[in-house]
Amino acid sequence: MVKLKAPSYLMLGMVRLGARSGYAIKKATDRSTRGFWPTSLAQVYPELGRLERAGLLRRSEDPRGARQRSVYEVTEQGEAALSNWLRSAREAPLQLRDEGLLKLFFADALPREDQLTLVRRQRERAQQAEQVIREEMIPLAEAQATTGARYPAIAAQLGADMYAYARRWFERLEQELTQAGQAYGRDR
Amino acid sequence: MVKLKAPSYLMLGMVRLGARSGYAIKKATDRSTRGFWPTSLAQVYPELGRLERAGLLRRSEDPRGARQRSVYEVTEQGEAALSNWLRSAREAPLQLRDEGLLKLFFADALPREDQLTLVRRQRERAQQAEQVIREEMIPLAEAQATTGARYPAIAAQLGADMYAYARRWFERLEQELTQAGQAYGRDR
DNA sequence: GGAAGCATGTAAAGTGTTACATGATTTT
DNA sequence: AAAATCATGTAACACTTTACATGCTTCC
Repeated sequence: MVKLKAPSYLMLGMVRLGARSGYAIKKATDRSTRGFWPTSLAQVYPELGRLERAGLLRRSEDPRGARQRSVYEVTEQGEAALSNWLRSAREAPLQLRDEGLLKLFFADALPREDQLTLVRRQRERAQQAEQVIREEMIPLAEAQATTGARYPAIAAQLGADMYAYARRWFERLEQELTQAGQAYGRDR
Repeated sequence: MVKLKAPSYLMLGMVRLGARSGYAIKKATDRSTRGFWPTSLAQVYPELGRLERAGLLRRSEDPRGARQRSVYEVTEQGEAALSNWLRSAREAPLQLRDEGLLKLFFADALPREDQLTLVRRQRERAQQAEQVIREEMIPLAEAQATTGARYPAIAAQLGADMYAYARRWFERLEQELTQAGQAYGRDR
């Protein structure tokens, strides 16, 4: 019995959504789950092998000309495993690392002017992240929605909305810093 | 010249805020930056050594009875390094891994009833995360604000507000799923 | 007297990314 | 003809966590 973790289910789920080769899976994650679960080719190929040996994926050769190509489909066992995972209440704790937030946390060490610059930069980052999701991910996810998979678009929308909220939050903080001006900062 | 990364500045910043021993730094991060930059003791001690050798921290022995204890303070060089980092526009890209969102992304594989359960669980997780920040982190951060460090409280507030927003977002999705009921799901 | 907390550190294991290595096919 | 994309895989490296190891001090 192999031990399955989130990346295993990511492969299973992606194959199920129609990304049949390792290369296609990597491309699909770059266009969809990258923001909350990135992956690299060096993870994809060994994991596909493991899942095949475990009987959760079935492999077949489907060359394109002289170029070899392995395509996968989810077996009944694989479907069951994915289903059980989706239904289970156990989840690895969310992990987040954001150097920008860390800087914000320590911003008291800066004079007020530089604090403002820092906050503005964080606002811009949130704005850009939102834009990438809206321009690159949502259109693709909505196209997918017409073929029956609604949740990729829902997840993308959640991401865009979260970044939009963060952007507004930083805007508000920017205003407060500008107005309350002289009251704060190292050089008050 | 040593290479400094975000964890280095975390140590520097924490010592600056008054966490003078390795143990105290670890405790402080658990109570403040854990949500956006966690750390472990196995990182803290070697990094403190590096920073001392690089001249950014000054170490002194301050035993408590027979128990040894090294306490640190930030040197002028350390202050400058922290300042430069805070002012620099380069940040490591935000990294996020959330198994819950990954499940949401693949939720089309479930019957509608189980989709609802999944969404409800994510709502509860967001709710709990918000509660932990409000109960455990904000009070401490606000106490700190009275001693001049305002940003720890700002960062904590941002975290709480983000989770509150996510909670409301999941609530809305729950309602939509309940109402639009029979239209969606594997078993439509 | 025992449990919880203070205090420091190392070793092993796990997880993941980047770089290397190779080559075919399609698009410009 | 060159560039981009498709396609597969491995090796080396980086970063982090968990477990191990030890022992003092304070609170109940």
